[in-house]
Amino acid sequence: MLLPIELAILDAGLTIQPREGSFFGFALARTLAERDGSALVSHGTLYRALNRMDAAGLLESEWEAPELAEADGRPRRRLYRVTGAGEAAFRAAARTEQQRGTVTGEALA
Amino acid sequence: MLLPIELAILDAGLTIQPREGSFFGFALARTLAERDGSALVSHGTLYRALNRMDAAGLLESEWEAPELAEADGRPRRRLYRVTGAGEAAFRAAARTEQQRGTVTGEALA
DNA sequence: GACTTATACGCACATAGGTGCGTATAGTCA
DNA sequence: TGACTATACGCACCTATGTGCGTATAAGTC
Repeated sequence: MLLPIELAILDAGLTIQPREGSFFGFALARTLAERDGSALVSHGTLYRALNRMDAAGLLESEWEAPELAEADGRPRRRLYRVTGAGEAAFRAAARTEQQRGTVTGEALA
Repeated sequence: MLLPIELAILDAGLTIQPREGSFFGFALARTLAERDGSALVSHGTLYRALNRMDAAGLLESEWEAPELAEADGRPRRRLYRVTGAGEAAFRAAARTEQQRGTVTGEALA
């Protein structure tokens, strides 16, 4: 079963992905913090969840091109995309969880 | 004239450079902190000094290869080397400053 | 139902480079 | 010598990812 954090990551990821193509940990933390009013999820927990889901095949990832980070004068980002398996797992879990308000359901539209 | 920080950077840089080939800001901060007992120089001040000296031609710099940072699982480093002009400026300044104990003089050996 | 075990979590901190802002210090000029 | 200006400085914080450690919570076993 999907944990609440994993559900939230897939939810936010599937919302951002069609617009931006991919998403990364730090921005995701900001998004989740805004969504829940305050910083519900610590950075350590989020990055561990991302690695876990990457290893499990729910997400796929790659390092951003160094030139982009260099041009913006910031550290490199690790870019994530929700895989087919991730989306399937999300849709299955969201249907049962939506009534409890655990997810926004935004990505189900 | 060279500022104390700039003198310290050149001193440490010229000590490390023959061994390591180059040096970077974060390790330099550790070295200077150990040398003076405690953290005399804040990170912001150090990085600003490095940029200043880079622009002035006392140092030259390049970003580390992304693969190295990735293999070690850490952010990329900016690698600095003391230029000929930097070494000349250091030797000139160190001769007059050494009596006051401002530099270790290690790099003059 | 109690007892053990696995793991997800938050907190603190590390690694690396960098900016914004107010102050202190040094240098310049009248 | 006093006022005025430039800049170097420390402090706090930002961007981004990640680990170590102790705890809380859930799952599994007897």
